[in-house]
Amino acid sequence: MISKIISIIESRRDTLTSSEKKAADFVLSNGSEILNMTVSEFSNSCKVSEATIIRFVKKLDFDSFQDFKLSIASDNESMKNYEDIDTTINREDTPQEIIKKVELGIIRAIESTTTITDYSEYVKAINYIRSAKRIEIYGVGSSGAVAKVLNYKLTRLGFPAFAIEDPHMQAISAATMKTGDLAIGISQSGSTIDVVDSLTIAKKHGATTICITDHVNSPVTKFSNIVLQTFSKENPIKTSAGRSIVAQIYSVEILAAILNSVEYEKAEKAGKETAKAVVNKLY
Amino acid sequence: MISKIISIIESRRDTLTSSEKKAADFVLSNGSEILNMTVSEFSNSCKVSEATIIRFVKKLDFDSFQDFKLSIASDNESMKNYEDIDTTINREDTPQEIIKKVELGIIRAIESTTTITDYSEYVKAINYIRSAKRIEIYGVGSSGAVAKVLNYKLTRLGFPAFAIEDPHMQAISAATMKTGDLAIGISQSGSTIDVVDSLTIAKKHGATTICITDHVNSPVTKFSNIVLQTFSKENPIKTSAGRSIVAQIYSVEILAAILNSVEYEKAEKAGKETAKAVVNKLY
DNA sequence: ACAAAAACTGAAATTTTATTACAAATAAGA
DNA sequence: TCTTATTTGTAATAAAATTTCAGTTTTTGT
Repeated sequence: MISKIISIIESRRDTLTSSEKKAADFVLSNGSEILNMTVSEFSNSCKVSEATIIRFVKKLDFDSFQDFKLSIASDNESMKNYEDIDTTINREDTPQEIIKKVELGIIRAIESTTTITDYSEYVKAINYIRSAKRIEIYGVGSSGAVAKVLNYKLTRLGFPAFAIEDPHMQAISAATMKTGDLAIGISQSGSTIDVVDSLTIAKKHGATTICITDHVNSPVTKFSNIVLQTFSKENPIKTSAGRSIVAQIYSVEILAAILNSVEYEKAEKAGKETAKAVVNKLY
Repeated sequence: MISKIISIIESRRDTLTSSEKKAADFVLSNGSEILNMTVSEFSNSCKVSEATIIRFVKKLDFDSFQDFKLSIASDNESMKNYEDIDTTINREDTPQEIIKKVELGIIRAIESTTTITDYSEYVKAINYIRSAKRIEIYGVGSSGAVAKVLNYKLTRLGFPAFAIEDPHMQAISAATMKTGDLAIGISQSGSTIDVVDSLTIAKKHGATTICITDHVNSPVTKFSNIVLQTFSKENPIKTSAGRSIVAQIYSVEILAAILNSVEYEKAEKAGKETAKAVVNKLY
């Protein structure tokens, strides 16, 4: 089981100032020792001011320093084994070890995403999807694949969604959006120029905008009415974005599941019809 | 459920004075609600003085009221018992419940896939990928998205892979394959006509074939030299293929991770070059 | 039954701890 | 380079926990 506080810190890391990061690092390396510390002891240990500590815990969305400590206490036990298992893949790992590490990495990404998930943002997103006249989904690279998955799911649920991977087509299509339309941008980094630009254009033309991203403080969030944050942490497999793809698909899956629940009749009907449509495409 | 604190109170019950017992009873019946109370709120709730509360917690051997609260908090950890939870999503589920069920469903799919994973098939697959002159990946529908992810990953690792989603292009391209080439078919059901046909054509022309599928006894496995099986179970969200997509991506991720390990220099080099290539596509 | 001692209790004072206000310092733009 | 915004720590303030102490109740021995 993952420690809640670690994923919260990881997910907010880029919103922290440099002295707040000192506090964050102290938490990550000293964990539960904070439980028997006061604000000023904590601040002395990190060589920052007391005010910084307070600002730090407030930035992580805790009501108070006590609240912060209670949260650490409640996942105290889990914290220990979190540090034990390293999912970094080394050259000398056997295939079995690699598979175990990939598995653990993915599970952690999922659990961390749950931890940082803001239910209300999903509920808001769902309402926009339900009422949208037209839904466009923008993504390039690996996020393009996620865009397609969302496209697939929304279509099977009976919603008028289209994924666009070509940046030119994104921009062109975004320019034709109107009030009541919905643009969904998917970008792991949140800094993909094409997706940010397309979303900006869509918003300028009156569309509501949603983004699915790891980085809550990235350019893409500035032009998004709703931010669905997935888990972000440096990836041990540097050349691939594995974990975050799974987290993004998880996010898509959540949207589909809630939609399926709140639009049950519609989804049921669309599901049957779309299933019938592909039945002769199977052996 | 708080448990530790309950047994402490029970064991000390007869040492408590009558007003301390009021405090004890409040703890027993209101449990973790105390977590967001101050000493004086707690004392008001029990109709005793603040001093009594302090004496009460000290009598239970806690260093301080905060210490007492931290103990309740760590006790309070709602031990989520995975096995017991049914992931079937019902109409009346709240968004929070839905998210939890989706999460659990995905984690189970991942864990189950690990269980049925045949390491040696992956090792064989890796060797074919390493030596292939040309790699084509076939998938339609949601498996098309998975095909794109595999395409993305292999390319970033420096392997000549191309995903083809259009069934006509798949067939045409498959017909041009030669010995030493590799065709990878992705089909959740294993019965997708287009993918099965494309793989058959590729094999007939001398290519080695790999499939990623949930169903080990499906048509697609008959024309595959290697079968990478992912988890299959009836999906609670009937209209979407959520779980199996994640399992398939997991499978793709395993391939990428092992490849990254066995072809370290090549992957490192390709990773750097491809990262450089996209750097000016980010803000 | 009745003192006297012991134990208990709560209001208020004190101490400790957390939070805020503000001004200095640093960084970022124009 | 100057201006503006952000970050940061110090000091003041607020809040919360703890202790003190005087008054009250209970217990115990006669």
